[in-house]
Amino acid sequence: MTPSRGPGRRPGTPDTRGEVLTAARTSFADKGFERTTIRAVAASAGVAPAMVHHFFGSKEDLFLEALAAPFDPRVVLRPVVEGPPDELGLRLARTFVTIWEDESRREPLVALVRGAMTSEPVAAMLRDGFLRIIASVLGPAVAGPDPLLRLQLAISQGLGMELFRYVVKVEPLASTPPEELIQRLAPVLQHHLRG
Amino acid sequence: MTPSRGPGRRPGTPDTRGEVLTAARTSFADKGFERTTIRAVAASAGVAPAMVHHFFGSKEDLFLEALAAPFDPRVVLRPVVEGPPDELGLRLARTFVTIWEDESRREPLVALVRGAMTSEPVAAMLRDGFLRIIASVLGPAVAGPDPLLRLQLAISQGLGMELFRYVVKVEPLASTPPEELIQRLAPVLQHHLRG
DNA sequence: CGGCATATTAAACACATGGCCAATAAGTCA
DNA sequence: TGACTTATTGGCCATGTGTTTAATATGCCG
Repeated sequence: MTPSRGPGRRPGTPDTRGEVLTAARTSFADKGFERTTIRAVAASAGVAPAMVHHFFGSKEDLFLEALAAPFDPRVVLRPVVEGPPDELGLRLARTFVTIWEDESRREPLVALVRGAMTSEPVAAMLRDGFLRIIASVLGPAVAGPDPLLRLQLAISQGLGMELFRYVVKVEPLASTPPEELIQRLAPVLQHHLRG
Repeated sequence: MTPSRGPGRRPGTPDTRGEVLTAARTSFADKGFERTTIRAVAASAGVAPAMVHHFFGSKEDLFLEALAAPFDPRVVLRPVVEGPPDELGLRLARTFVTIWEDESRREPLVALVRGAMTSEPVAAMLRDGFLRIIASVLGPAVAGPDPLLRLQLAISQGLGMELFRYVVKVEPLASTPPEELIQRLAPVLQHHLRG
């Protein structure tokens, strides 16, 4: 077992804060907000629970920081908007799926979307933060009336798919290669956004 | 305040078990599994917390019973399968949205889908129970290769939309009339299932 | 009526949780 | 070196949780 050091600062300059954050990110993505305990996060990072409160104020603050910036939608979505409108769905599908295939970005995303299902504050984050920004960037590229509604339907398709894939883990969806998902998603997104 | 009766059986023949179940269903749909407390359910039903364990064994048993049978997919989906294949998407969209508009059936559905995001056992219920049955009924009506994948994509679109609508509550989706949702959903489902 | 099963309660139990505090060790800088 | 800041710990607290137990009141059946 670990020799269980007593109190006092550790020798060297370990990035304890970062390790706590990483452990938290994994746990939040894995078990959701409620079932993630500060004790478990601390244990997984190999430190005392009080460290979490030392570096971050509360569990909610930890959560916010763990979710912060899986990517900047404004940057990622720019190339999606700039391009031939009749391939908007394809570009969005490809960008979307690619991001979700990157594990380091998937974890905060799973944590965010899953958290939104459980906690109203997190739902508000998704609704008034993330979706709002996405709408402002992608909105102008949407054709026809009710652009917001169209956008939300498109995104709900994408998120629903990823939820099924990575949270519910239903087969064969969970094992389908990304490229095929892109091909299946593209026409649907295209129809929602410009049909 | 209520006169706070002491212990002992109540006069009359009140359906306490049913009231507890109803309260539980609402709370599970409203706050999810973790944030639903037995005490709150009991209070909402106007009885002592111990009643919950008297009638149902544990919190998990309560949850399972609260989720049981919002409807029988085999019955509901039969008319969807029987009909012109080029309107399969429309019939499925209409049936799907209609069920979700009925509050008494929506509650257990929200609880189920939301629970699947948090708890693996519930995810298994959704995956190996619900989706399995749906696949067995709807499967034969799907055209082309990978019928299961097609079905899962279609359902993920539907559930994603309802999650956005009733859990995240994002506008304007949350306030869009059902009939419009049906019209927007229909072609997408049709494409997934028979495109 | 008498006796048993059932409903119902208050109280308590064991435990986990988030948060906080005081003490201690290590680094930093004059 | 010495003063000060920062990291790190064990231990504590108040709270809330699911669950159990013993006691009590009501209904039901012979």
